[in-house]
Amino acid sequence: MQPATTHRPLTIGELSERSGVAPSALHFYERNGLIEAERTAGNQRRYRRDTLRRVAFIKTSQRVGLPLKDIREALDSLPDGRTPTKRDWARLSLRWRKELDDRIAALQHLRNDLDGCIGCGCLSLKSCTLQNPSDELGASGAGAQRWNQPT
Amino acid sequence: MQPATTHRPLTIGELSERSGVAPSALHFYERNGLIEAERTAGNQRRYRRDTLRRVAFIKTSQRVGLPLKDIREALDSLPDGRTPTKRDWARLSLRWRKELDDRIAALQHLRNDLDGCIGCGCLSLKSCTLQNPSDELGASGAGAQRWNQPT
DNA sequence: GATTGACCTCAACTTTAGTTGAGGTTCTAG
DNA sequence: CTAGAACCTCAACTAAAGTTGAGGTCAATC
Repeated sequence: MQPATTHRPLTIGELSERSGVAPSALHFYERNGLIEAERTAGNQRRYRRDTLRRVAFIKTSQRVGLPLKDIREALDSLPDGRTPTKRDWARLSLRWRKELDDRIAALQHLRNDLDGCIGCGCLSLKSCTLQNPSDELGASGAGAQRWNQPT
Repeated sequence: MQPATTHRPLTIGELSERSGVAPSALHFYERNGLIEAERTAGNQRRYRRDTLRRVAFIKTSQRVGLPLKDIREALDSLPDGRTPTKRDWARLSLRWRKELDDRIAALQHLRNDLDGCIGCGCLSLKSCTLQNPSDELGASGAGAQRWNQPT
């Protein structure tokens, strides 16, 4: 058996320190339904240990480029009663993977187009693919399709 | 020789239509020193035709993920008196190229890490590389936090 | 020569992701 | 038991990148 301290819930200071997220941001996440906490008799927050993982998910999702609104939706799909399992987290991570792939592909397309344009310095609104995406890169969901037919 | 209309300066409505940028955004860019305009006797804006290219540069820079502040700096490095040449634009475009490369590399790195994590669903703050970037990506400096496209 | 659409300025509002500060309470170590 | 660190709430502020609206002017057409 591990020492009791290992199972003790986390104070906001501890969670902040261990996650690298400022207390003010944790408050903010709570206000926005991304995390939650129990309270002590004296009204201080006490976080379940798996909140650490939840915060980790939030941070990494942000690095992928997702807005908090989307992250919350993903977190909402976690089981309500029980502590999420590895499988639960893995399922959510797969979403990231798709996002990442799309985002990388989009930037690579942009780079291809750019390579064609650097030589000419054109930036012509009429002819340059860079100026005529004709496809919403940022439509968040529609991945990179074929918005770079070379002209 | 082309018809005279080709050389006529652009009204804000025309610039907006041809660039796909709202008039309110053009006002905003002007307030922030990204573009400028002559005025008619009646105080209406008239844009030199190469402003179209300037706006194109702004839009594309945003797609690459650069904040307006940086874009302005880049534009400030354009020759002051004369209309920029293709070479001028090409020089600026090279900056994008570097930005893009960095951004793509960072996301690919993240994806690699993610692939290692999806199997385990770990997201462990201690062991998972995803939570311990320790590389430049996590540090606020180089990377704009917002990689989202303007919609 | 009037109408109508395009344009002008200025101020206030929007969204996202938080931070900062004031004023007050709780927890813990000595 | 008490000092001080850590915590609480609430409101206001920040920054980026604009949008919206009010109230007024300009310009091109009938």
